[in-house]
Amino acid sequence: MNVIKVLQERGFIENMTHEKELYAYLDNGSASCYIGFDPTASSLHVGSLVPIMSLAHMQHNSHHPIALVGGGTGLIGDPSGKTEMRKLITKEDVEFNKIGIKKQLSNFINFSDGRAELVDNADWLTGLGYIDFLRDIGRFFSVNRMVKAESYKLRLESDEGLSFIEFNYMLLQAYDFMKLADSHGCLLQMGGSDQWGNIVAGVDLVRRKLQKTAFGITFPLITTSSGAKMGKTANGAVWLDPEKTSPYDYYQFWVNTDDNDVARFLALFTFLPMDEIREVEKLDGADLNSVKSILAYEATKLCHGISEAQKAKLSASANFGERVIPDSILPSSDVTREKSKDLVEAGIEDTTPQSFYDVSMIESGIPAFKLYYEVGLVQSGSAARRLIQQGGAYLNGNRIESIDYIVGVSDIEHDEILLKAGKKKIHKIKIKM
RNA sequence: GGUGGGGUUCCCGAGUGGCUAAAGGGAGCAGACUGUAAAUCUGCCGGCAACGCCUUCGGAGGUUCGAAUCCUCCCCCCACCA
Repeated sequence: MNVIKVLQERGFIENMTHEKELYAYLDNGSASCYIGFDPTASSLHVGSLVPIMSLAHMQHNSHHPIALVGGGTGLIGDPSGKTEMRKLITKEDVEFNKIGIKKQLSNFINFSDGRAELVDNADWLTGLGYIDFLRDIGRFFSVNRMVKAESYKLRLESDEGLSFIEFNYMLLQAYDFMKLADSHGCLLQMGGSDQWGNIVAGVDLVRRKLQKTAFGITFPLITTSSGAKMGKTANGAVWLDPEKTSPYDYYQFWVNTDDNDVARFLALFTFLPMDEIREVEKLDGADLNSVKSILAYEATKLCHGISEAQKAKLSASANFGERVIPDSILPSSDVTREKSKDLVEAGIEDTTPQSFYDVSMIESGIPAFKLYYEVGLVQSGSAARRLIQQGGAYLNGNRIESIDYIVGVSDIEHDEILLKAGKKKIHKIKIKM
């Protein structure tokens, strides 16, 4: 099956240039395609998952993905669809961030044996001469057209305006495309829907400079069914870096998916076969909870590996109750379905957020609100007090009734103290005797 | 460079001397209802070992018993003109 079809039926494609020829480009042999990633942070987040998964699909269909890290363009900042100017970052930051990004991409894409490539546009952008660039590339761009581009519209209408450095971003991205077309024979660029203008600019430039037909695909902006941009939580973005978002939290993020998003997310963020996903679309209500477990398990597995995914799932079972997943639901998933033993019995590490206290620290007694703050369940002592006052603080499963409650040795059960903030945030204190 | 308008708590946005930790909305948090869902309703929503104290309204000074509000200087943004 042509990879376009695959991407289409899984919901990856919002828009593409000349469909027929693109289809042919991807129909046989290994075609190259690329996506640019911004090195503005040291980690990618779930918002980048759509591009990442699309590259993975490309690779699974024998094509050759190229991940371009914008080490050069990152020094400028893409204004497309943004209301505010991006902070300029230093070259050192870019270098540091590149390392993290490649590591994460490697979980999804196999870079060995030249099956995929990571390139950095700093390699060709930073050495550019201004005059040469203007003569060779600049002359192909019409300011009249650029001014009308949708991607600049927000900024041109805003109070903030658009700086000249940002206005140039489109030229540089087009130049990237041309470079890759020339050196790697890469004639397809993909990107978020806000990239349409930049991609088309590249397609035009490739035609004019190289007399070749290049292609573009854009992905839809993934929002949750309640309309919010996907992957943003109160604590910020959901990161792919396990140091920033633990596999436990990553799993929890997915398991809390809105009912209406489950099937769509399975298609986008797992490799489970579409005919099985279509089956679960018929489910609704509480029946969907097993499906959410699989979504969370599969997504965690892709990002953090099978062992972390299992730990996360079992920890979730321990904290929120066991879910037995029927064999009939998404049979291709290798998720554990039968009733699992408890964590200790199964010899699997509990990854519930936890910290270690020496028993001596408890013996003298710690005010409950202080403890909540110390373990990081709340942002401040005041927040902890509010939590207790509003009845959202639970100690070993029992609501803490008094703001003055002092946690002492009598609260230790099985060498642990279990704290909950609300129904979902859990923290275990392991006591060293 | 000139003239005018602005910078308020996470965001938007009221507030022109005490009643203002600062209206309203959004986001967020908690409770109830549930299915670790959504919607809805209710409460909370600067900090502090806490019925009191401390810090906040671009920055620094000043006037005053008392300042986000008045004065001075500075920084930044925007519009129009050059």
